[in-house]
Amino acid sequence: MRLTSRGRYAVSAMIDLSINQSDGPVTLKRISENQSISLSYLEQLFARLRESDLVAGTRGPGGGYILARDADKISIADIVLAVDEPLDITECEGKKDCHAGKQCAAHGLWSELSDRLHEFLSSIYLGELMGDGEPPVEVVHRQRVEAPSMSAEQG
Amino acid sequence: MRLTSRGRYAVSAMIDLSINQSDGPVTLKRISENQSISLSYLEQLFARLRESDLVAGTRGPGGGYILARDADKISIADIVLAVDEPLDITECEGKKDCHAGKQCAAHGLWSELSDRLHEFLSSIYLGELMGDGEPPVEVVHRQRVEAPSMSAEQG
DNA sequence: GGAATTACCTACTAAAATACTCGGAAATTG
DNA sequence: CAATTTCCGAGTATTTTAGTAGGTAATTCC
Repeated sequence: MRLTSRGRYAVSAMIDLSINQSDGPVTLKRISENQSISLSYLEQLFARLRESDLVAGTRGPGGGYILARDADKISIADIVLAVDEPLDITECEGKKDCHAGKQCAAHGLWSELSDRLHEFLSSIYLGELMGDGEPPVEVVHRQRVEAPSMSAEQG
Repeated sequence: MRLTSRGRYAVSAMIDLSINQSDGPVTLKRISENQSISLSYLEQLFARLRESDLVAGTRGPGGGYILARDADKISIADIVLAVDEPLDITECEGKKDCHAGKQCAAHGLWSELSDRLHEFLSSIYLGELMGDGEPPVEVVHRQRVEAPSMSAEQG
């Protein structure tokens, strides 16, 4: 899981959409002007958001985009993953050139961290950010991470 | 705060260093081989990690890098920020072209989210990941986010 | 039906970041 | 002195990002 400026644009656009959709569908042109993102680039982002069923578009005058489901059901992780494909470059998964050992432990620990980040961003919902909904989970407990056992499969 | 593959490389390298430094200083050549990162690229990453006082290098045979302080005192945010400069592209901060209004609210909400991510990654320590230390803070409470008040300065 | 609007789609391009290459100099060890 | 390893700066190939261009399809309003 990574978080680049593209993910930022997508999250900002979704926040903008969430704020403005009370007036009905929001045009990309409007979001483009609000957020200073080029229209065509927004189109590309929304193509992915649509594929992931986060938004729905209607054509024609008065058309635009609305959230495909309630803002309380759309997590930040949903948005980021929709536009920013995972690209988990843990070279060693399944490959033989990563000898089971300390370097594999490093990879295992990275993916442990990556999982925790994903869990964190999955726990923050758009609606919660807008302040118009209850936080769905009250507390995320910090958990002690066990070092992964160093079996050969672990890499 | 963003998290790109460069941050991933840096974190992986630091994990590798943390695992291996019990034998004394770890050479970049070794990390390079372990993590499949080019030596020169690692040098560039470690130049930044050194500037941020996260690692210390010693030259000559038997030299290499060690952590500059205890692994329990180095957070993931420390590492990521050292190599991946913030680049907070909230266009509107201080600029007049972001009229106080809904679009500014979107920016405010983004930076709220960004702060939360930073807080999260600041709460995870290298030592904790390795499993050789106590988590320094037991629980990070999820907090309800208040929508920022929409004053003109808010953008 | 026709014009306007808006999503939707594909290909191309400029700019930026990423990851790497090269060729060294400086310190340290033996 | 030779080997090792950090330290340093310039340059480059690749990839990603962000934007441009030129459409087609659906819908609304006149």
